[in-house]
Amino acid sequence: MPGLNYRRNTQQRQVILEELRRLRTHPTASELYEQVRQRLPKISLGTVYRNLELLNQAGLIRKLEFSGAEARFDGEVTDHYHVRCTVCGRLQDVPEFDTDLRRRQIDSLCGFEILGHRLEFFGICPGCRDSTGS
Amino acid sequence: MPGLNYRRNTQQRQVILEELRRLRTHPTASELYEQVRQRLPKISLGTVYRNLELLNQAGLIRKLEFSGAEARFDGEVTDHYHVRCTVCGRLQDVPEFDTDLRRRQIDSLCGFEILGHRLEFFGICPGCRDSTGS
DNA sequence: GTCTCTGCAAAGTTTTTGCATGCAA
DNA sequence: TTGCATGCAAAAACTTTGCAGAGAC
Repeated sequence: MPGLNYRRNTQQRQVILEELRRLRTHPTASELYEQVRQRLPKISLGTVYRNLELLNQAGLIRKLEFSGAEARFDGEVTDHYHVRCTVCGRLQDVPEFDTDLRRRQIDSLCGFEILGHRLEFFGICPGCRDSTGS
Repeated sequence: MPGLNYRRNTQQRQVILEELRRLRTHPTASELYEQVRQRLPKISLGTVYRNLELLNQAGLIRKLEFSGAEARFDGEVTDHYHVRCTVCGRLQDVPEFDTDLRRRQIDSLCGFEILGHRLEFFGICPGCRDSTGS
């Protein structure tokens, strides 16, 4: 799957990738759009969507579709996991968490040729636990 | 989180739950709607969405938001994992796959109170690998 | 009888797409 | 120059919501 599916290195594409890598917030497409717009005021949301899709297919970024209705994107493509708060929806990295999944080589499963895996924990974040008024 | 957030056991709610449990296909809301409509022709898609949300909050079903733009639902709530084909989008269960995550008790991580986790593998399904014309 | 839940339809949100133009190679 | 990629705007796709009436308890 990783293989270039685009031909030109446009400024838009570069800035989208740079800003996504710089942010550590797993932004949605619109959040990233707002960020990118500070450098390229004329860019359109459609272009952001198109490029995120291409960059994801090329394996340069990760599309995190498991955190709610709106997709989130991650510029960090090395293996790492996430925790999501079921109350406020906040999503953050789990640094240095080790599982046997990382050590085990899994090439096939159920007849599928396995390319990778995603692991997400869910629970209640410190902030939401403190304000247990809700 | 599991705790009844609804008061009445309507026929709609029951049929939605029954059909979701019967299907093993991880249907989308509309797919389930079509199924349920065979038994309750007058039901509306809005009702399906409302009930899936309530049943998910009550812990009776699982909402799988990680398989594409459209959410999918699973009537099986016991711990099990999924494989998704990156080519055709097909999503299926991984039966009897064992990880240390299942054996390890994880109560907290990054300050979060951990309620559970989701694990999804992705790769290429047998069908899509055979037809490598694409 | 009360009050939650439904059906319907409209609105909201997120994502995709058509087309003329711009720009990287 | 060539044709891929962009900006714009409209459309599509998915989900939520307001309201009057129906039905569970």
